[in-house]
Amino acid sequence: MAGKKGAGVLELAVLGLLNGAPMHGYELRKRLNALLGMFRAFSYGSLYPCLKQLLARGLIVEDRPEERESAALPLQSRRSKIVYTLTAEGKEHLQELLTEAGPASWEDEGFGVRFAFFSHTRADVRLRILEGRRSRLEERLESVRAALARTRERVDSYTLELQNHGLESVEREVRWLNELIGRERAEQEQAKTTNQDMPRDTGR
Amino acid sequence: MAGKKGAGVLELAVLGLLNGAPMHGYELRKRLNALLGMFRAFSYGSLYPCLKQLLARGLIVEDRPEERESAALPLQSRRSKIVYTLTAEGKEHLQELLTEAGPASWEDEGFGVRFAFFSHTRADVRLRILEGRRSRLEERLESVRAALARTRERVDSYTLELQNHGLESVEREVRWLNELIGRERAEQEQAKTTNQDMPRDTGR
DNA sequence: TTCGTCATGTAATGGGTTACATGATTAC
DNA sequence: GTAATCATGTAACCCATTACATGACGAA
Repeated sequence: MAGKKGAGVLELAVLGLLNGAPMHGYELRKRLNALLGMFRAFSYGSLYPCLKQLLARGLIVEDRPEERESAALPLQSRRSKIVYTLTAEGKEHLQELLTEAGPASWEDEGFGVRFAFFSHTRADVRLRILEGRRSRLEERLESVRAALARTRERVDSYTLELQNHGLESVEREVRWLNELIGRERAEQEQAKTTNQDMPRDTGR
Repeated sequence: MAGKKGAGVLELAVLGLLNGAPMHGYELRKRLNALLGMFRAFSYGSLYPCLKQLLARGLIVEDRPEERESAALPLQSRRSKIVYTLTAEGKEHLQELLTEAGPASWEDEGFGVRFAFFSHTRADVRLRILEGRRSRLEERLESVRAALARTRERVDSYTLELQNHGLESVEREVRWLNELIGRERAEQEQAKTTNQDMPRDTGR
């Protein structure tokens, strides 16, 4: 459990959430599953080890209420909650994770998590992530369509049904991405023209 | 690598494909990725160990061309291809896998694979799988909608965008399932009335 | 006082990937 | 003869899960 490096969707998600506000583990999981419930659900069995390991790497710090034992808050929450806060190193690492492509097998799951934290992501990185996702989906579409054309008429109706449903779903997501990319580009254009009074080309 | 029990989507997929026709590993993977390319892609690093293990469990048998060495087919395919064939036990196990629910974490990935082999699946099992999938999706919809209602107006526009896209995708799949379930029911009704001249209840 | 939920954790296991290593066959 | 693809395999590791275990707290 948690050997050495341990990047992963969960790590990204935890850092991303903690970037918003300090939290304890239990709440973290709730928010996670509310945020990403459509795509996946994490369990405590993976969350707590992950937190432990992030702690060991100095990316987050913990605040255990017992440690300030003499503080004397007799009523109101003498809890064993452990609140985690993102450190500067953690923020740095989060940006790296958001930016990096990741080892290809995630890409799929990673996209949803990255997207969820777009409001904390640089505009150019956002655009790159969206375009990366789109081109991956388009590759997949092309290869599946090719496979479908090769074996046409030799597949049963259920297989065909599945292929078509899949194809349509992916096409739908591509259209969605196109819209988002369009919006992002428009915003960037707008920002560019408002940031400089003279809207002339700067290089490219 | 391939410890003891080793059920999994891959095993199901391999048995399912082999149920159609005997094949060697390489082709198996190609077909797999053509069939399920929309959802996932398996690698040789998992396929071959899986085959080995299925072999050890007696669910498939291999045909190594070297073993019939004196057969003397000088021209035409003196290959090192190893063709695997499903055994009777394998077919039995396949039916079990198609029928069983599986340990909840698959359900998601398992559905696509199960669906891909619907033409080899009993009609009542098909219906159960479709309805199971639908009710799981509906549960998810409900919980996500609840979470969305709880935190409404406190989430940024990107998160909202993601939630909505996810919601719509799942809703779309539910509609698809509804249509399929309708068709299945209609076929069952038709089969029932054609199989027996007198359409009276037989027990259940 | 018991029950549900909040809250934190550990051990064993699981199913799959990446990266590597090798060789045969086909096409040019 | 050499490059691409077909074909088979192994070792190391990865990320997360299930199942279990524990305990505090609030409400009935």
